[in-house]
Amino acid sequence: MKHDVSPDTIPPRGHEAKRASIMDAAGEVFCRESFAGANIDMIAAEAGVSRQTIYNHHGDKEKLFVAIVRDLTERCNAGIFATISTFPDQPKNLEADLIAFAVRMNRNCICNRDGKFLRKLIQTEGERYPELFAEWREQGPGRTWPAIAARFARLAHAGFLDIEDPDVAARQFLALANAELQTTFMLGGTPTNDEVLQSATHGVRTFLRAFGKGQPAADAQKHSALAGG
Amino acid sequence: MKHDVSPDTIPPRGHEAKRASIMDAAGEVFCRESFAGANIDMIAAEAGVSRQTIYNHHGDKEKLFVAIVRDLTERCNAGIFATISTFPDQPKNLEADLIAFAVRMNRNCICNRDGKFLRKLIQTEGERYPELFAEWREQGPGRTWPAIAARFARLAHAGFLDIEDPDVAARQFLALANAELQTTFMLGGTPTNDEVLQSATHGVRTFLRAFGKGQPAADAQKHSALAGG
DNA sequence: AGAAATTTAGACACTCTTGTCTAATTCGTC
DNA sequence: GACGAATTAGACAAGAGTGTCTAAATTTCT
Repeated sequence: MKHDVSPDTIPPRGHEAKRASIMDAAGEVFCRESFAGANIDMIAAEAGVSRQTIYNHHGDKEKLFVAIVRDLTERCNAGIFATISTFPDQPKNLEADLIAFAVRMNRNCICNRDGKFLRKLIQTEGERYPELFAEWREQGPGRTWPAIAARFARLAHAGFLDIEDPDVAARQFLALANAELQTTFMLGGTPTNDEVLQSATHGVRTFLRAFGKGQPAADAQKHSALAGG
Repeated sequence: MKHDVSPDTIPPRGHEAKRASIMDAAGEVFCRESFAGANIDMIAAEAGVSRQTIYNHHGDKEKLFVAIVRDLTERCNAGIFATISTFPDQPKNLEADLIAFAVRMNRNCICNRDGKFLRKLIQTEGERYPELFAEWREQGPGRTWPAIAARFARLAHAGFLDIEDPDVAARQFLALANAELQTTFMLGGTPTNDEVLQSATHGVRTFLRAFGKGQPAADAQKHSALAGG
């Protein structure tokens, strides 16, 4: 625990713990109560800190809110890119691998705490903070969707899929994987593992009926072996 | 989209006109500001009515909110069922007819004022009024989805489609038709006609790649002609 | 026109929330 | 143990919003 602590710049450890606790609690409360419905006392109580500490850390309610959204966007993006990196570029069993990928995407990025909170905050307050959520749009969907599309393009190029427009296919893949979870999402619920698996399975099957090829494996794997570097 | 809610300058005349104006304005404001963020004065001003009149009509803020949600649910359901009744049971051009149906669904039920407001209110306040939104769930998706599924089942039975589980297919149809509108919906925007058409076209094409049959038309239309009353 | 009902503006008490301030206390470090 | 920074509880003023009340004005019905 001994880094060279210059007392002005680097705050002590308890400080950071409290900061994190505030972020956690604020996300929870803003998400549950909406910005207007949330109050600082509630957040303070849930974070286990005094109200004044929140003002010390973040200045005011609005700055706190902005910090939360930025934080969530960042963490969600990290999760999405981490998950994208597990995309099955050289699938052994295309259906099974895509289903597993879809499940990972859902569990790690969409159904988890951060994903749920960010989604709710965007839906609830998006219109009130245009520039903040424009930023999310650029950093989030604007970057992740093309990344997924690129993976599908590669899979198509390797002969596993028959796709004309990878961007469209990527969006449809996600839409299909979530098709059966929409109502639950709407009401703020968290689908069970079973529901996620079901939806992903049905979604991927339909996706492959639309974009799959008969027997791509043998030929295609040569291609992808060359292409992948 | 003719809601003649002229603001403060021209107050609506008559008891019923005022009631309607209040409902309109309250939907607008609750949707824009969330329940906690909305205030009665704002609604009164937007409705062109005095604050007291709102209290006379609805008792308190919460009762007003509940009335709004009930009203929106009812109107949306009516719209959805009306649109479902235009489902192409005996399509001339399956792709074109399904695209047109998807566009109607979007424009009349999902992108229109009521659809947008109801969606937003459910997302924003769903967790706070479990019984109210459980009611929506039963009356809304609980009734409309099976109705759409039944139409797809009929279409499959008539030989136009190759569907195992009509319920799954129906949900996937809707998910595909909206696949490219998700981000816009998230931020509370209204997609342009062009975007709706694009998304529907791509969605239906993929849907038909998955569930379509080669050349069902000739044979199938006999079937459906016999089956149809 | 007259009576009944509705609507209106404004004032009002009450509650809740924000953000500040202060003085006491705790925490981490030396 | 001592020092300084961070945290705490509590009080506080200022502002906003709810829901009630009243008396006057307006509309609607007869």
